[in-house]
Amino acid sequence: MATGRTHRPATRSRGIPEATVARLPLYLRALTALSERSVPTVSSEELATAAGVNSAKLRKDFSYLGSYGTRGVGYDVEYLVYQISRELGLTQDWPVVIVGIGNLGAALANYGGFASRGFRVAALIDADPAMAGKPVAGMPVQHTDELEKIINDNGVSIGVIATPAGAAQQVCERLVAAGVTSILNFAPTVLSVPEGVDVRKVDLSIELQILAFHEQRKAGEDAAAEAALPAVARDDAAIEAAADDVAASRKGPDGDVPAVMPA
Amino acid sequence: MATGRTHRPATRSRGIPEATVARLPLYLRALTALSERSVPTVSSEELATAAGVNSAKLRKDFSYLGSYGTRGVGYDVEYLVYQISRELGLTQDWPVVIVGIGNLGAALANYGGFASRGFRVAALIDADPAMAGKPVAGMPVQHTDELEKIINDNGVSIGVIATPAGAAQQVCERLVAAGVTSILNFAPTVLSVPEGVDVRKVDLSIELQILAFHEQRKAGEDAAAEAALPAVARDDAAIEAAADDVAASRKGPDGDVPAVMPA
DNA sequence: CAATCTTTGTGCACGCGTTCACAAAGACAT
DNA sequence: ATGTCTTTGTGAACGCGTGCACAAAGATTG
Repeated sequence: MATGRTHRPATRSRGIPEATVARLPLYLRALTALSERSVPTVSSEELATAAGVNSAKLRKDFSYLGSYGTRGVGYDVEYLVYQISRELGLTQDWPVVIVGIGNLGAALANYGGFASRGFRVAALIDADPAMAGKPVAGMPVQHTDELEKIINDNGVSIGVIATPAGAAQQVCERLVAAGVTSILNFAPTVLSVPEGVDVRKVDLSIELQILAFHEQRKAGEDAAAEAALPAVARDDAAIEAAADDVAASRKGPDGDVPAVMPA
Repeated sequence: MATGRTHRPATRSRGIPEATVARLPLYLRALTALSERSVPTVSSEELATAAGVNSAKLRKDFSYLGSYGTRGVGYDVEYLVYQISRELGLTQDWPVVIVGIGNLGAALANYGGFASRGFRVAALIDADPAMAGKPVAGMPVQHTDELEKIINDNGVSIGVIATPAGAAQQVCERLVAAGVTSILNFAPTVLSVPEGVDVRKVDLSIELQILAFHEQRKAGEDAAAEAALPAVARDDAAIEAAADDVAASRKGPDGDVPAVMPA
């Protein structure tokens, strides 16, 4: 059943470590900002703080791309912007389709960050016939029936899935069958794809849960500091609520809800 | 200027490795699905494939929580759901505010995955006075002026930022000053926060860029396989477009656009 | 009760990623 | 041309995360 690698299995994709690839867009963003302010050069130190990373890490990252810096001076902003763009493949145009035009899909369609970096929304696709033809972000929504044709006609290789969890795997299979080899998945499901297809996952619920874990830990430390006293945690109630027989009741009435209704 | 740790610096937060914490929600989701199907027990193998991970990894992850399995049988689904929920802090109620009610903010407000896991949207906040009072996801949007009061009255410790990049840092500071200690940031900016505040970042543009990198790599390999022939890449044009003097032209007219307009 | 079989829990080794610290390289001043 | 000063690029050490492989634990059967 080959669950197909999600989030890259740490395979070094041609010399450049995966961790570095994940940071390149960050550097690129910081560099673009500098470029707009017409800053000619930056030191690794400055750029690192702008990108929120360690300067040694940044230098090592850049060293994988080649020696683009000048010792004693720093990096040429424009040149570096170009090199990173090229390395990331942003010098070419990437047509993208978004499947599932609910609230989230619409938000993505309107997202300016796509167009600004070589990504072009080639089509918006939804399974709901009532959506067909309706304009979203200045573009008519097309029905799922057209999916294969759209992919083919536009040479789309990147697909974004913003459907409910239940539909995701099926949509995924159709995308892959039609020629898509990279998928950005917003549906809260594990997609299983054949070898050679890349899947990246964005899961809002998971991010929040991770935050909750750390939040709880912080609260626990505070509580430990205050020793054991059942004081009112804050203004309102419910902190450290009834926590012992929740086991049975917990069973989400609507399990893992869609990534926003697509109508 | 302490850029405050983003994405956890691999500090082992009380025995449980960060990598494990990040997977717990995944397991929880798979377990919840099993629970709904009234499956009483699962083996590490089954659960692992359902969650899309290696079974050894899963067992090791669980071993950090304690010995909750039974050798020769597997794990009790209900019990494990409870233990993981408790570990993640989901047995308590987490009030959350969403700041920036544009397309994305609205999508998040409508997202069912929040409510289903102990998260409760306490308020929707936007800087646009025209938005004030307008109902989104059955809840009136409130003006930014109320931010501090809302945070305090509801004991909010988790905030979601879905504003344009330009407003994010300022909103972040107000949230933190009001008592928020965990932030989920959708704006394409590096937030700088004081020690003790956790920030997790979700960046659509970055995810796409990472996909583009791998996509390009795949295309490169294919091209290499076909040797050097300038054949028509696919049906349509533009693949491997003019790629050499883009350096100068690249300089995004609208740089790093907001994470969807908030009105 | 003993034997067998299944599945957990973990010791161990390996590899990736991060960070330190410094030598090499070049700019700049004299 | 020489020396000084800044900043890069990287060798080396360390730590975390992953996966193998197996012993221990318990269930189950005869």
